Amino acid sequence: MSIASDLIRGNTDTIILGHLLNGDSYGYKINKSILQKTDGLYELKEATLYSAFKRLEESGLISSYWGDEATGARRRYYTVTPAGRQAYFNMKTDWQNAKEIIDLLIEEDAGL
Amino acid sequence: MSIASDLIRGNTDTIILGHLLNGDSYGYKINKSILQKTDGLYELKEATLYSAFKRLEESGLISSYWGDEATGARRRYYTVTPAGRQAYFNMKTDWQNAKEIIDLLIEEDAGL
DNA sequence: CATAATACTTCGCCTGTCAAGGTATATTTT
DNA sequence: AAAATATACCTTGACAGGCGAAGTATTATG
Repeated sequence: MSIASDLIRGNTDTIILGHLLNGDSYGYKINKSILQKTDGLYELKEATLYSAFKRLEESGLISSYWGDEATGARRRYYTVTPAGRQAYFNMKTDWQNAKEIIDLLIEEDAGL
Repeated sequence: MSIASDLIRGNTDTIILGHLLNGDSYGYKINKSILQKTDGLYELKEATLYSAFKRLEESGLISSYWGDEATGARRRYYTVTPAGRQAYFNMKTDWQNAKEIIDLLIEEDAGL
C-alpha cells in the first residue's frame, strides 16, 4: 500500500519543509524518519528527495551546510529559511483546499 | 484559489470516472459541471480533459460514441466500462490512503 | 454581421518522479 | 581479512501528466 507518484506529487516539498521545521536535518535521516512515521509504508525515492532539495535550495526555501562529523559519511544539513517557513504554511493551506475540492469532485453522486 | 497542477495530478481520471458514473456525458458538459460543483473555483483545462479521455479510453476504462444531436456542435459521449467502474473504486481508495499518509507527513510537529 | 457560446482536437513545452548507476566511509558478519 | 550491509550523497536520462496556444466547426445572440 504505497502512494502513487502522481498523488504524492506536489507534496514532497511540503513534507520536507515540515520535517525541517523541527530542526535541521539531512536527506538520509529525513527519509528514515518518514519510513518510521508511516510504519514502513512509505519513503521518498532518493532521486526524488535530492532533486527536491536542489529545487528548494534554488528557490531560496532552504539552505544547506556540511556537517562536521568526525566519523561516518559526510552529511549535508538543511535549514528552512524564513521564506521557506512562509511557503510551508501556504503549501499546507493549498493542500487543505485541494483536498476539499478533490473530495467533492471525486464523488460519483453528483449534486448536479 | 485554484488547485496547483501537481495537486490535481493523479485525480483527473478519478474525477472524470466519478462524473461518468452518473450517466454518460461529454467533455464540455463535465467541465461545466465541475465549475458548478466548485462554485466557479475550479475547472479542468481543456487539454487536460481531452488527453484524460484519450488515456482512459486507450486503457479500456471508458468508451465513446458520437451523439446524434440534430442541432448544435457534435458531442462525443463517454461511458464507463466495467473495468472503469472497478478502477474508479480502486482510485478512490488510493486517494483516501494517500490523503492520510500525506496529512501525517506534512505536519511539522514530528512524532519523531 | 460580429461576437460569444458550444464543442472538440492536436502540438509541444515544462516539471516532478523515478530507475539505474555511481562514489565514499564505517560497521557487522562470515 | 574479506564480504556484506548500512550510512550518506549525487547525477543522468526517461517518462508521464498538465497545460498554453492554436485551430476547426456550428449555433445562438445582440
